[in-house]
Amino acid sequence: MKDPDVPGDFVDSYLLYLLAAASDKASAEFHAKVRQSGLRVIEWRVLAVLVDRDGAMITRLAEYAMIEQSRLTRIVAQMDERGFVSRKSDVDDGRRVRVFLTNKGRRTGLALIEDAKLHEDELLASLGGQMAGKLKPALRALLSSLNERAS
Amino acid sequence: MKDPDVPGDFVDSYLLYLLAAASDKASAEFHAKVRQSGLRVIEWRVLAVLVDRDGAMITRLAEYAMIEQSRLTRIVAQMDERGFVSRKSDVDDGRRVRVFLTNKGRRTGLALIEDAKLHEDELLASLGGQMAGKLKPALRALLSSLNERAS
DNA sequence: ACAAACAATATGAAATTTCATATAATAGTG
DNA sequence: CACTATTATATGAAATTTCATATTGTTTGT
Repeated sequence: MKDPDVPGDFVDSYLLYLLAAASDKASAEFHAKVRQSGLRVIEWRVLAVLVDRDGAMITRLAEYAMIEQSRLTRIVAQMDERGFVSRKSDVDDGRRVRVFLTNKGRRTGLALIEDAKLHEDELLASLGGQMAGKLKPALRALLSSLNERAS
Repeated sequence: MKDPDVPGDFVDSYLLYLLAAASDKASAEFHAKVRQSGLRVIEWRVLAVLVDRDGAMITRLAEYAMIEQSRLTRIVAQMDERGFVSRKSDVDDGRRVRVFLTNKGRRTGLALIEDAKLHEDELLASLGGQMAGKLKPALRALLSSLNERAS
C-alpha cells in the first residue's frame, strides 16, 4: 500500500536536479540585483563573457554564454541599440560578426563583476570553508569529465 | 598594455557560471533523450516531480520544479489535454488545483526516471569515484546553506 | 575561375514565457 | 455575520524564444 502523501525521493537525490536547483537558487539573489540594475539576466551573461572575451564572434559568444544562436543575435541587436555593445563584421571573414563592448558596456560589466565577486565571497563564506573549498573543484571535474565524454 | 585576444578569467572561475554550465552541460545528453520521447524538458520535470508528489497543488509544483506559476498553469493545461495529468480542485480548499498523474503520465514518468538513473550512473562513473562521491554532498551543502540564508 | 559544399548570421512565423492583474475561494476580524 | 485581507490560480497582452530556413560570404575541389 502506497501512501501518496509521502513524497517519493527520486527528484531530491537526482544529480541533474541538484545541479539545476543549486544553480537556480544560488543565482536568485544576484540575479535580482542584475534586474534592479536594468539588465536582464541574459544580458548580464553577455556582458560578463565579453569582459573576458571582447570582440568574440556571435557563435563563440553563444557557446560561452550557453545561448542559442538566433536568440543571441537578437539579444546582441538590442544591446547594440541600447549602447552596451557594438558590432563589426570581421575583416578576414565577412560572415563573422564580432561583438565589442562600448565604454558604457564595459563600465556596466565591470561594475557588475565586482558585485558578483562580493556576492560569491558571501555565498562561499556562509557555506563554510570545508565545503566551500570542495565545490568548485567538484564542478570543474564534472565539466571536464563532460567535455571528454563529448569528444 | 592589455591584449584583448587573451581571454580574461572572471567567468571561468565564477561559481554561478560553473553551476550554470555544469547543470547545462550535464543535462544536455539526457534532455535530448527526453525530447526524442516527445516531451519538452519542462514537461519531464513536471512528470518527475509528480511521480514523487502526486496530487500536489499548482503552487507547490511550481516551487519544486522551479517554474513560474502562470507558466506552470499553462504547461499543466497542455499536459492535461495530452492525457499525462488530470486536475481536480481540492475538496477542502476550492482555490487549490491538485494535479494527478494519469496512468499514461505515470508510465511515461517512471520510464524516464529509469533512463535518468541509468544516465546518472554513467555520468558519475565517468566522473570517477573520487569526485563522484563529493559532488552531491557539495551540492546539498550549498542548497541547505542557501535555504538558511533565505530564512 | 567555377560550382558545390560549408559556415556564420539573420529572419519569419508560431509557440512560449513574462508580468501585471483579474477572478475566485478562504481566513481573519470586529 | 458582514467586511477586508489574503491566498491560489487563471488570463490578456506584450515580449521573448524557438525552429526551420534564408541569406551572405568563404573554402574546397577540379
